[in-house]
Amino acid sequence: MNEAFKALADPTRREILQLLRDKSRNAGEIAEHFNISKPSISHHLNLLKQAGLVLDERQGQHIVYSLHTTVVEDVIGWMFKMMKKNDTEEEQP
Amino acid sequence: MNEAFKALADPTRREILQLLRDKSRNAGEIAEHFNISKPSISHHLNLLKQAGLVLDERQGQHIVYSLHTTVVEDVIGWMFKMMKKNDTEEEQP
DNA sequence: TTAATATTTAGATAATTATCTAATAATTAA
DNA sequence: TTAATTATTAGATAATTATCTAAATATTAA
Repeated sequence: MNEAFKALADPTRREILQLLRDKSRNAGEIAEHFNISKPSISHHLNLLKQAGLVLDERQGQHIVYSLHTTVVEDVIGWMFKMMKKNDTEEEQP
Repeated sequence: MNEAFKALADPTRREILQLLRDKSRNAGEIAEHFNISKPSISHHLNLLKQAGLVLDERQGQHIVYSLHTTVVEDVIGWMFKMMKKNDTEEEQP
């Protein structure tokens, strides 16, 4: 999960994830949304992939990226634990 | 919220947050849990504070750090949006 | 097979960050 | 006020990361 947290630390990568929330897109379409070179976007996509936050699939000439939410659930789980008081006993209703 | 994501990217800082989940602790107590110099821990605590993830309060010679969960809620909100399909219409029951 | 298109990989560089030691500041007790 | 304790700030350095251009790879079309 460390890789996921690291991946989420970059604003460009978070924006990529938001783009993919609408629909899956190929690398070129993603790159178009940024004033950053294609190799740099490719690098970000690779980090997101390593972190398990996106999936990639070749479709002919294109490589289509899509959101993969399993790890996001793990991160949310970590966050929720952070919010809850660490009570050993259950609270009385 | 960018600062919060950046703060959460470091494993030492996440461990500090987990320590504070049990109870508030002063800087020295926090530093004891790590094989890292006190100034470095102080630096991490400062980043967590800047990110709004912890609060600090002087109590005599000590400075006591505690968890501040408001920003954690924001991050969780962002994550949840990431998980939900971006439907314009509500789903039919 | 050659050319065109889409994407990644390689290698370099600049910016950021984590860490250290030494010095400073704030509080308390003698 | 001086000494002891706690914690931070300053300044330096090493490691990591984001970015770029140029080159390589993979696919499709001519």
